[in-house]
Amino acid sequence: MQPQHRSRRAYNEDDTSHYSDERSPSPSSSLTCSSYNNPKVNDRRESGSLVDLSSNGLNNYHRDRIRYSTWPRHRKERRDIIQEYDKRLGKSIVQELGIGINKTYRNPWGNLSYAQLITRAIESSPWKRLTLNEIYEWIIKFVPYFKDKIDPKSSWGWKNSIRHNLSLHNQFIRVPVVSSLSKGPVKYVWTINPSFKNNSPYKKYSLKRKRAAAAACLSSSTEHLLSSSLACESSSTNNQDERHQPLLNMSNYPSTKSIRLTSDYIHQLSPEQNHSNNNAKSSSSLNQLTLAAAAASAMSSFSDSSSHLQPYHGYASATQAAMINASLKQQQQKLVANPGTTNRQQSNHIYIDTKSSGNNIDNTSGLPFCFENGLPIPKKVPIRDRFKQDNLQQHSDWLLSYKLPPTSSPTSFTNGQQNTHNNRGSTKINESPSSSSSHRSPLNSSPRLKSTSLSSHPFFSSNSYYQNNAHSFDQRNARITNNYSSSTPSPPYNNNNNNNHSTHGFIRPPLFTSRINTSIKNGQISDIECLQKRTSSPNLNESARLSTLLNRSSSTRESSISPVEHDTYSTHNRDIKTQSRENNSSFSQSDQERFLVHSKFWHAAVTAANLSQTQQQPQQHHTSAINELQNYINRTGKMYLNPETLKMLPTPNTNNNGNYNTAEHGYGYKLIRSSYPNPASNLIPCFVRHNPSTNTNVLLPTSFQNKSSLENLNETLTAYNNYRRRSSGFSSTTSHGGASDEEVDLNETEESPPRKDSSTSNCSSGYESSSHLNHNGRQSPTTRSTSGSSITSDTSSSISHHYKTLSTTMEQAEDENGIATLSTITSANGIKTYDDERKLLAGGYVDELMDRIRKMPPKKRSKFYKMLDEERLKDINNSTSIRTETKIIEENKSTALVTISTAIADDDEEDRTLIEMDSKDSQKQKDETSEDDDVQNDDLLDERNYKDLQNKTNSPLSVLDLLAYCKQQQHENNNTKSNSLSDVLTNKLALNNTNENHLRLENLLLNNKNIGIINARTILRRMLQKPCPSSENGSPEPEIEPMDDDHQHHQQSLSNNDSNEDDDNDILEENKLSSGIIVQRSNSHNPSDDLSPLEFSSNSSSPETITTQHLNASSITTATSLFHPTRPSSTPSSLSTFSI
DNA sequence: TCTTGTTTACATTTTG
DNA sequence: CAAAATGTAAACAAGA
Repeated sequence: MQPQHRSRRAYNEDDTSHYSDERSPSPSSSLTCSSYNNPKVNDRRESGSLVDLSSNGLNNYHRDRIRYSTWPRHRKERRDIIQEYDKRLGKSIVQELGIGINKTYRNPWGNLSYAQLITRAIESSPWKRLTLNEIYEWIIKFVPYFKDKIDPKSSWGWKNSIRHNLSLHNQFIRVPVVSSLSKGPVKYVWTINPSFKNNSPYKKYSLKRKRAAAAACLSSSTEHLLSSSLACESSSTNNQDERHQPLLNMSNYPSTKSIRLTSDYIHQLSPEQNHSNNNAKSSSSLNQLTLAAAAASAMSSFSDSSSHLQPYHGYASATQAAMINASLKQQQQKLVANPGTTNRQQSNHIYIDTKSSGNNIDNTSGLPFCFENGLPIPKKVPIRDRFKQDNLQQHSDWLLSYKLPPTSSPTSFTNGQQNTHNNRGSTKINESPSSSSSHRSPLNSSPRLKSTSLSSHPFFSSNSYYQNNAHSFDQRNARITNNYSSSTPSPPYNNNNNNNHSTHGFIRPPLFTSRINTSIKNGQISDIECLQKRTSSPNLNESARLSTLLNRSSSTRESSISPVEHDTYSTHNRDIKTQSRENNSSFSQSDQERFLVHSKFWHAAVTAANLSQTQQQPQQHHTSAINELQNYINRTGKMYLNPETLKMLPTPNTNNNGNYNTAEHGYGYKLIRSSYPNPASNLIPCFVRHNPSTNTNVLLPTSFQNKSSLENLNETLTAYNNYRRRSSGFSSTTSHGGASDEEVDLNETEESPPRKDSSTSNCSSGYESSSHLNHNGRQSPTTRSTSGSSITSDTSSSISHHYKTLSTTMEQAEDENGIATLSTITSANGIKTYDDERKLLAGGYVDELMDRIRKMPPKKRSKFYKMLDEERLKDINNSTSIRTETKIIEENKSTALVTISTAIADDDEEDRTLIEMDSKDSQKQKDETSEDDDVQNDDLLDERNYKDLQNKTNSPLSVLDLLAYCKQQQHENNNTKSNSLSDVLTNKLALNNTNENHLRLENLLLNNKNIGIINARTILRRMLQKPCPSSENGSPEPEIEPMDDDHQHHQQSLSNNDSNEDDDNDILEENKLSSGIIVQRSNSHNPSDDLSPLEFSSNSSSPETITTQHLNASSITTATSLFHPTRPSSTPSSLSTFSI
């Protein structure tokens, strides 16, 4: 067993098969090499996966589908493919490690920690899951430092660390892979808990101990699900009380059947827990806790009925639910029978015994369960969602009725936490000062561990805090609780202690760290700054909502803020903060206290409320969105900024007046309208750069300039509303093709703002994400869409909800990361430096945008492609008029206005497209059509042009750079083509040659001396335009160079075209197949030959694998992401792909 | 006996 | 500076 030997011989077919059979029982997780090759292994091992939804019928389709698959047309040796993949992956890893770039490394192997290595390994695997040994192999293979650390003597240390990290980090979870329903688990694989992926708001809490987290999870679930029953059942000791302290991020699940089901089993486990409560050291009980917690988390995570719409969610049949139930029962029985024997820690395990697949549950309502990658995926409700819908009113009520708990010393706070959990850690902590501190230095012993383990744990601090709140809420200041542990936690909305599980949809205050909690608890306003620093970026929309709630105190069940408001908070963020500190007095103490409770959002709410109070006069009297916009401009003296554009701006540097410090930046932004086709005015607000120093204003169209500001605003807002209306698809998919356009008028728009939906998230998410214009406190009517056909409406509504969720998640992620993430993409090694200003100027960087596109889920991507096709068609049709317009504008002024003359894709068609994609027939249709030709390939950015240009310049390419370059190439290669879309587009390209970076490219760029209107959607559209077909065929293909840092791994798939273009096209085609249906390769017919990674993926989701539609999509995603190993395309981060 | 997994302990570095 | 993160070692246990 020499890992090196094995890994090197993994490419050998014979050895590989042997190795896979003998050594690696893992079916699919073998990283890059071994498991690709032997379909038999995959079939046999993976066939009976846990996901058993054969009734779906999709698998049959796939099985048949592969027969007429023609891929690969030009067969390539899989060895080459795999080697190429590994080569690129290795380069990527080396780059990530910082080898060769930095002089000093954090670790001997580079700058990645063990946890990061593990994460990288798992995410590089096709199925995002690896066994321990495979993780070893991956590290040995791709991390140079470990290449020779393979003998047991030298490898013990780092392997031990690997195992330690796997166990320690809650980020990694171990899930079983079941070979078939008749067999038990054949192995366990390690995977990434999706809740901790990427931009999950809970990621920051991932590095605490699993045990504590799991126990907290259980306590949370227990309290939430069985709050009253458990309370009655258990003797109300301190331990018991604290054991069931709530946990925020595991608690916010609506009450559904699955939760209740889970709660039942937790309830069954609870007597065991209670018995062992006094026996604090019983690890078996803890294991029970953790086991139940894990199961509860897994199951409760799917309680949301709409969660299945998320790409990584799927449904498991009732069989799986029964399996889980039986598993839990067995575990419980096992522990009850011999509690002392099962001491093995299991906190990371979710046991699912496939043998006992009882059928206690009706098949019609199978539990929503996800096994996309072999694990159930908990659903984390974004914080923003907690304030939406039904929860909003409840939460606001709770917030308003809350009484700040009496101030107590932080010491009692922490002391009360020490008894929170009955695990060994806590008990040891309690004992440590006296008994177990002998071998520890006095300085380091108990305080450190105490705080680290429990008191400062976000879970516990939050719990304690919340508990305190709840207690105060219940008792109404009846008693002062210095000892929080003695209070019985009670959810605010369950304070009546009934057994109604369906009412636990309340919201908890978001998490805080202990320090922040302490500050809050003391109620010191002077701590505002500290809180602001230590919390994640405030959710501005939430603050606005809260302010709305508080100021109006009316029954605004679904209040939301207008884009203007959103913009206000965005741009005035800093000023608001300072304002809040200054105007504390104007904000009553009780209100402050209420907000303090609100933890994360409290300061945002305070600031929002302050802002509303101080600026109430203009806001109160507004009667229309136009007035509001006008008020905003009058109030701030700023132009309305497109939130979407705002994202692309560098962090706004505001002076004391709240205006942009144009002197510092040298430019400002002005509202302008572009030429988005619109039946009413063909206008839409857009933003252009404006340099006040040189007064080189982007020149507005004459009509715009001559009008009064109010007229402009009116017109602009109308256009904006129309645009939103157009973008609000799914409202009624039947025959409202032109209806929405005709319906456009301002009043109606104000009263019934368009809904957010897929188009919102796709095309201009930032634009509409801040929701409706309705600002009058009225309830937004949602009856607009009632006229559609019911079936279609249902479908569309569900899809709309889906995309809304996605958008919300995306926004949440963006909120977490703030502007910095959006404005700079610098790799760890810092190869590339992105100039924000230039990025804005030049339309964003190509690789960034490409990266976003690549991370799109297949469905989204296909939808996007389709939209592009339509847009392109319209563009071509309208090219003549477009040119005329541009020409006119250029004649007016020396600096030409860049006219974005893109026809917005008909959202109705998009709606239909998306809906059709849900049907198998259309999927098949799409599949066939996409297979037969390479039409879709036109949509892809020409990678060679990109690389070619990038080789000539050291700076990251902007979209406009590339387009200009492509334009030039096209001009060189094909002088005759002047009617092409790219020509039309590039004629309108705006390039500011004053930029230094542009000067570097001067010889490559066009002579345009324009100023660009940066609209993200347009950028995307432009970017995906194939610059020139002739250039693609005629231009020599550049060599593959290792991509720069962060986008190397993202571009691996596209980079494959160097050796075999057709293969690349195929892969790309498959990646963007409309419905996400992968073109399954006939593995059964080609059992051992010509297997490819894609084949492997499809193979793993073999016909025997029972899968739902969603799971099917997940498998496709996995297959797609095989060449994008860094992150799965269905992760929340990918949701940001359509933020543009 | 080996692999896998959990947990504790502790020193050091990084982070906020 | 405190807390968190990280690396390392090691004890321990279950299971193959």
